[in-house]
Amino acid sequence: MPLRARADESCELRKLELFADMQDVHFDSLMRRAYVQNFPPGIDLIAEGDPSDFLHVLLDGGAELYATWNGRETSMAIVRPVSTFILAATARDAPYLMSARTLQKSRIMLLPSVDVREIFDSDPAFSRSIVRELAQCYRSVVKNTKTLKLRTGTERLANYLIRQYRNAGDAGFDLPIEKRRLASYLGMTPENLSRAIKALQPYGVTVRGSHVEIADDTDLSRLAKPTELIDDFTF
Amino acid sequence: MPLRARADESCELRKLELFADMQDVHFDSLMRRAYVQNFPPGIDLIAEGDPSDFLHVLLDGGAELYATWNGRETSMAIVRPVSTFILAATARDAPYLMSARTLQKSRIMLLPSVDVREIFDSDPAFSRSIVRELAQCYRSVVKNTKTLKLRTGTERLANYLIRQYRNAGDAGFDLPIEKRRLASYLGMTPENLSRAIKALQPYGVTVRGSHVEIADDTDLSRLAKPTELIDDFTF
DNA sequence: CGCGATTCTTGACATGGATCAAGATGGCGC
DNA sequence: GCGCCATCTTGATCCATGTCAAGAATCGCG
Repeated sequence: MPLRARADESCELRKLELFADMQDVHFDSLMRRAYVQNFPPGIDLIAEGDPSDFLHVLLDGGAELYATWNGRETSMAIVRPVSTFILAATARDAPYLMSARTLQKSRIMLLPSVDVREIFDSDPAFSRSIVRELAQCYRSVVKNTKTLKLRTGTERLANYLIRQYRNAGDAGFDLPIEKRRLASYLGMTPENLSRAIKALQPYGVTVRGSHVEIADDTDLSRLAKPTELIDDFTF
Repeated sequence: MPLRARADESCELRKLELFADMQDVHFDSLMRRAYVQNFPPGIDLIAEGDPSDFLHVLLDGGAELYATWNGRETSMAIVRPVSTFILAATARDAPYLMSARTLQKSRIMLLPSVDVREIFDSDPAFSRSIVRELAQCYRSVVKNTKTLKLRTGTERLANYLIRQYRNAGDAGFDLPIEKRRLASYLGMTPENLSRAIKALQPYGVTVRGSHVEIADDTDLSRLAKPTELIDDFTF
């Protein structure tokens, strides 16, 4: 059952770069037309090809963007709160290129795309924020293409682990998603992810279940060769 | 030797969606600070990692965007006139993620990034155009990722050929770039591109040199399974 | 807690694609 | 038009990765 946005949810949204600079009157009118809905895990939120009726904002939980073709499926991105997804489709009033499903119990805000576009036409600060956001998204996908085309599976895993490791701060962290999804995201099969993990053991990587320990960053980095021009994006 | 933009060059630019709607005064001021330069083939225009000092506009010729890592190189996109490239880096004032080189003798307009950003802050119509352009770019890269992760090399080639075929209109067309670059763009080696071409012969594809003939679109389409959600982008 | 379903791992094998090497083709400048 | 150089093709081989199958570990749920 869709519900109106609560005040605290609006506040959280307002902190996002995308909505921080827009005029109060526009933000309020957007919030008045927004819905908030709770979903259980594993629910399909949108399907590729559908018209982009709503800009989605993940308030809580987790979601996966994925794509399919000819019976095959691949994980394109993982969305963590608080962030929007499918902004480009909304901006262009074009069909979704990716499907989305919840990974956990999730709270999602739905902003009607027509309202977003209307306000983006009349609020220069908002359209500037959208530019920054879209440019960011674009650069993330380019980086992802670079890792896919220039690195082997094991190298992609190594760099992924280093990113997680540096985000976490100290020695150990947990994989934020199931291994089969991670494998798909990294462009390999679950079987090959298992083998790639083993191949990284000599570099000080220990994985037990979803817990990862990295003994020494420098050893792994010699293999992974992370660079700001590919690896500085989150997730 | 950099030259000021000529009037006819400005006119051509003005026809681009990106610059069509901006205010005259802003467009004129952008043109006054623009340079036009001619380059021979094979010249490096920008290198990944460099600060994005200029928004580039290809007026004539052809350019390749490519990326490197650890001694490997891959072709990311081919730019045809008249179009801009590296808009996202300019928008975010961030380093280039890709390098660019000329493929043919090319005429290129250089718009100082600071000026582009300044005008994008003060001209709502321009920033709306940038939103549309960036959303388009984003969607192109997402489509490219989908084809890379969901299709085999031969399938990618088949869909590429169908796109070219439908752009050209009738039976025959010429490959717009060397095969080795096409191979890299499609994510394979030149050797494998040769073999993939042979594998498509039974589907009515004939390639002699750079000339391609496709006997019957339907036969090839049964293999390629093109879809608007991956294949409608140009190049 | 225990059972069933899913996910994960491992091994054996198949295959797509890369690499290496050599020869054919083609474009370009003299 | 000839010769040179780069590109392209082809075949042989190798390697990375996908597939299939079976067993182990894990998770969710009653």
